[in-house]
Amino acid sequence: MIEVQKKIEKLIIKALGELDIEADKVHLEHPVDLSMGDYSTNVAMVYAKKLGKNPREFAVEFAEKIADSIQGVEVKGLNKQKNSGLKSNKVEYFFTNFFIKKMEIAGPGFINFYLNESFFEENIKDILKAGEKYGSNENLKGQKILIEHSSPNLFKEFHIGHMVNNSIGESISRIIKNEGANTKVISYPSDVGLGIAKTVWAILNPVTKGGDYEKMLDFIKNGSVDNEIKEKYGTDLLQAQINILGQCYVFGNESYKNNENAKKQIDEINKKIYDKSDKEINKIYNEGKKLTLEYFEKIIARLGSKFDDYIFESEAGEVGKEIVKENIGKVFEESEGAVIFKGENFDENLHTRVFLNSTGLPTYEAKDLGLLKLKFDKYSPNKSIFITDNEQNEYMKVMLKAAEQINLEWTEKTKHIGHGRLRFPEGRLSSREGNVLTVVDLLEEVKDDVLSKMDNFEGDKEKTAEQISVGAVKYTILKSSAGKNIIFDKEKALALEGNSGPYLQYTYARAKSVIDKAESEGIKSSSKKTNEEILDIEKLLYRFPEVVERAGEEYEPHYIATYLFELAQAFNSYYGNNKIADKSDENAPYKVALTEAVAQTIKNGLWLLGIEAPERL
RNA sequence: GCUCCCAUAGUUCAACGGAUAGAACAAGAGACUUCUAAUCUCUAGAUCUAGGUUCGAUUCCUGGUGGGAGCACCA
Repeated sequence: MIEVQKKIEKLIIKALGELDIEADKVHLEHPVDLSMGDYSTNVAMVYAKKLGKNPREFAVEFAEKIADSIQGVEVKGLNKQKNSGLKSNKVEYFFTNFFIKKMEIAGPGFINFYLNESFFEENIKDILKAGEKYGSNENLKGQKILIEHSSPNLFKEFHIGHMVNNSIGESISRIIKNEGANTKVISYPSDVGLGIAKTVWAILNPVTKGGDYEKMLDFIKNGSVDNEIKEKYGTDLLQAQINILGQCYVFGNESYKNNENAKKQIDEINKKIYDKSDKEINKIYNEGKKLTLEYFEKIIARLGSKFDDYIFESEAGEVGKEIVKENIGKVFEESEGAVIFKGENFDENLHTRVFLNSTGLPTYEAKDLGLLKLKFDKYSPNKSIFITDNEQNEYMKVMLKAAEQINLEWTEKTKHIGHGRLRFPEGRLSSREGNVLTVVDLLEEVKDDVLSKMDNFEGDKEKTAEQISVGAVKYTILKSSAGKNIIFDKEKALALEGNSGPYLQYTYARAKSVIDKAESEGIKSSSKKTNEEILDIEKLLYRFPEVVERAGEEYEPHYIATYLFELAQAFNSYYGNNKIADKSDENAPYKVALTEAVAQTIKNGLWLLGIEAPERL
């Protein structure tokens, strides 16, 4: 594909040279509208002005130069035919025995190139040969890339905001891996801080006495589960315990706001969690941490992610605190008992932030500095990427500006990606009030919907329903550009029809089913093209690697989502209007090969999005 | 108040400075004894506003309006 592009570029540059225009790069693009050819260039319009000519007229003149130079190429049997449509406002050149089949001048002065059938034939062959590797590249070969995402707040539930982070983070990780990089994917769990102190306080001061509630808290306090409780909840025990911790957080949070005494105790607990001085608190804390981390891993696994390592906030805090202390007077200054960084002194758009609070504890900003250092000390990556929601964009700029003063390497190699947030039509998603939609609740709800459509399904219904539900939610997140907020209407956004994850999965399963049919009919797939017509499917298939590349350059998985949907639409339309596995059709072998190529491409694309492709649904 | 982000059909989203601004949902009309109808085919509808740069602007720049986020000891 790249070769073809290079060849066209060369033709254009040569023709420009004949007009005494020096150019080493020309703009070549795929027209969005598939009927306008495979490659298109705007050079005629760009240079027309410099020559003081009418763009359209110059395009005609310029195309003639290209056509002449093609004629000059030593190709056996090459034949040029010019066709000026008097009515259509189009000038066309046809070539035979050349990799370009047709060249035309269209619109305000575009020159469009249509590729020869053999190109498409080769492409199908390449896709089937590459298999799972189709779409991969070596752009980042030899690079060690560290990616951090999905950092949970331990002791709290995993709400759908985290799902956005996870979906984008997982997809970007896969895209980077697909570029040949040696990736390390880590998470940065928040295991210290006021939120956790609030929860721990509520465990020590339960809102209600007795019942399951207290028995489950017992588990956290003593590390052993009451047998009765164990039996009652079975495999849902962990979930039930997490729910209780969630309630504890809400109660602790309320108390912190409304009860002076509780506030004092919670602040005290917060300090003790940092300095590990209280045995009872340590015990509760350690159990809670273990429990919530286990829960986090379980959900993450359900979503198809796995982390190579963790760096905990508590570790980063200690390191960060030292960094800040060492740089007081140089980077940081003391003010009102706290240690601050005056961002505005370095960049007028930045502001002041506190790095160590007046009790000497590291704030989020100091912890992030520590995290940076730990990342580079532990992994020495060529590049370190971390993904958070965009509420932190401004904050990150200040933190990174401070980091830049300390170690330039950290910031030069660090890239922060801020993604949009999920918003309900009514307003923001709240995590403070406790009535948030958790990932598990959402998935279960979607799954019920999915299962209701699977009455006639044969096979592992549960597993497939899970794959579809996760795919539906992930696709909703990934189909739009990552930086912008997403208005999340549960009913509409999670539709299983139209531009959705299940649509792609369905298309894949359908293609597989056609392939099965062909096999049982004894049709052997062949990439030998038997007719001249070029289908939209073919025009789309070869663009996949370029789309993947662009998604990687811009850290934008949605390009892949959009592409897959277009490809699936093209295939479904073809499927609806043509019989593919028809023994009596001489074109059947090629049609089957085409179907195989579509299936493979969709599967590879879905993998890059972190979505599974069930063989049947 | 200051800083940053955003504004496209009724709704949710696309569109590497290009061609007739694409989809999906919702609405209406059709298509399953056939390779999976979670599908396909057809029908209507949009670039917040005022300028500027450009052969060409949804895209870049400036002002305005509207929304979101951040701005000292939360994460």
